[in-house]
Amino acid sequence: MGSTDRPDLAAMLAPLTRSLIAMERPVLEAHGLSMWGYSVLIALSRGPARGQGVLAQEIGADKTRIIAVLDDLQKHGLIDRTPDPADRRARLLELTTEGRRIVTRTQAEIQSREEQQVLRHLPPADRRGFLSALRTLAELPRDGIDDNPGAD
Amino acid sequence: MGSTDRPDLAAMLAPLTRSLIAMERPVLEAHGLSMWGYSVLIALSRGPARGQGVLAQEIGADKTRIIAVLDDLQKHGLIDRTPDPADRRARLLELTTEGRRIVTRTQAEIQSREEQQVLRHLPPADRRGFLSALRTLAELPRDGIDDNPGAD
DNA sequence: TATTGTTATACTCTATAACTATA
DNA sequence: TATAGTTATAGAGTATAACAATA
Repeated sequence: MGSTDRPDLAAMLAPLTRSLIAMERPVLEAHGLSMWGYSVLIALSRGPARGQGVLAQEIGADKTRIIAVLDDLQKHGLIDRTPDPADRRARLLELTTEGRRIVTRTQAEIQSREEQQVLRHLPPADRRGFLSALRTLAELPRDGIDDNPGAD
Repeated sequence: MGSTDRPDLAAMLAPLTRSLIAMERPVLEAHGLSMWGYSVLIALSRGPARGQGVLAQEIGADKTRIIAVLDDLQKHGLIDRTPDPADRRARLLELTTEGRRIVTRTQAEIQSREEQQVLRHLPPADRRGFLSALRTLAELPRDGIDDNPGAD
């Protein structure tokens, strides 16, 4: 149980993730996007959000952290931010046509690079298995990982 | 190529990695280790390092960043830091017996948690495939990912 | 009174550059 | 002059807490 013949998951994932993010950066910059901005656009590409807090939580950010991001995205015409008629404290957030275009193109470019520079190194069979397993793990509720059911 | 029907790698890996790290934290704290301290011990468990710069590069850190970490590890008797006789500017770094004990136990505990809380959610077949693929990707030279061979 | 969004402040982490000693 | 290690400073990123508007 827990033999030391393989590196820890985090020890492998952290550097890999850093490299992936470094790989994304030039693509994002080419489209005038920050990492959080891209994250927001991706979330909104799956549908509008009612409330900034909801959106923030969805992408694992703090409510205060995304405000400047939203300001910027709105200023560049990539998102619409309108007061919710039902609750005028909240803002309805959705992509503009331009925003949808940008996020679609950016994501295609990023995934293309990922496939050509990273996934290429996996045999096709392993590749699909890896992506499938990764999706499973990525969709785990964070509670299930962060909590310590068998802590002590 | 680059169809948008799957999330980006980094988008899946980043939150997962954060959760993993959050999971590690209490284990590390229980052994009085920081994340970088643990990283150093893991690296040294694969053999002594001749020079702090070498060690830093090996774990993806800056030379200046690990100094305080090494100070702390040495203070707690987990590593030996002796001037290299061949080049007295450099320091020879290696685990003490106590250091080896700590890192072994800590890693066993961490991997046990990873398996019970994360890998558990993968069918055994997928699990081995995932770990194998992850090792492959983690061992890729960062140059191969960070660089942009087909940049434009 | 509670909640959404906002702003301002403080704290952590990281990177950059200057300094000491050996080569 | 160049390099290993160290130290000090500044910068980016993040979290915490107070504030205004609406419910």
